[in-house]
Amino acid sequence: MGDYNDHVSEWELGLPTTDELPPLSQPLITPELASAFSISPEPYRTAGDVNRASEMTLSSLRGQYSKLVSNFNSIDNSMCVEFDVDETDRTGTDSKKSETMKRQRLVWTPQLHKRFVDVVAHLGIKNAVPKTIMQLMNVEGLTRENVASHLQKYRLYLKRMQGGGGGLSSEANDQLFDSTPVPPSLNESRSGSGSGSGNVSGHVPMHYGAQMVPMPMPMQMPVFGHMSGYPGFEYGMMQHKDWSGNKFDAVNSYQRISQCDK
DNA sequence: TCAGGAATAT
DNA sequence: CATATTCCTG
Repeated sequence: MGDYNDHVSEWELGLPTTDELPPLSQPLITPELASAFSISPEPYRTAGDVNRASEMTLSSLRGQYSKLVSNFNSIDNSMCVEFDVDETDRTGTDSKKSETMKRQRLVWTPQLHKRFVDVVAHLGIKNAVPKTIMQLMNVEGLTRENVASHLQKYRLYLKRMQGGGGGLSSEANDQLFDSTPVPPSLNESRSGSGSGSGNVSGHVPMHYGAQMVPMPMPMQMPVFGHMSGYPGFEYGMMQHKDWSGNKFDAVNSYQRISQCDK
């Protein structure tokens, strides 16, 4: 374990130095070129973002969920987080926000929530804890606290669905539904080169135990008398036009849901 | 010390 | 209501 650092410095020997590389804030291709080929620009990243990303990468590398991470990454990527518009500040032009910077109120868009639910479904109840969820969601700018808060609400929602005073409490089976408990001992066994691993079949092993409903989703639920079924999580039928079958147009379709950060 | 989770606060 | 923040616990 201790030799990680040794290896790291070893790798670093062959790498270009920081001043040999173009700054991350600069696009690698000209805007003209980009538009000519319909390439959407990469979202800007601050030094902090980069650091966070590399930390996550490192922690992923040293085991635990290497597999899951790669699965999710390959499915769809480059998600951004959307914040409430406000904040007159902007603290400095760039670089170090000297921390103490106030995080803005995160908005859980249907896309974000979708990711969230997917991840939670993949980890068992056991493993669905804020930190892990956050890492697997792999959303830029998302904090553990964000996830924790959302998770709390989500669990509340789930509870109301099952036991809650609702109508159909056909439970009885709580068989700790869990699909992929994160390979107990699948640690630093990164088989060398293969970054794409065996993940051939695109099927995401999502199983929800019995009547474990992930979310109300669009489906029409018995609407008697008054509208809406469960208050709280009406995602899925929200305003948003997109998110039906996108995510494969790669270059073109990925639209910035927001300005990640500036 | 960190992280999870319920209780609060905004 | 939706999110954030605090507080307690392991």
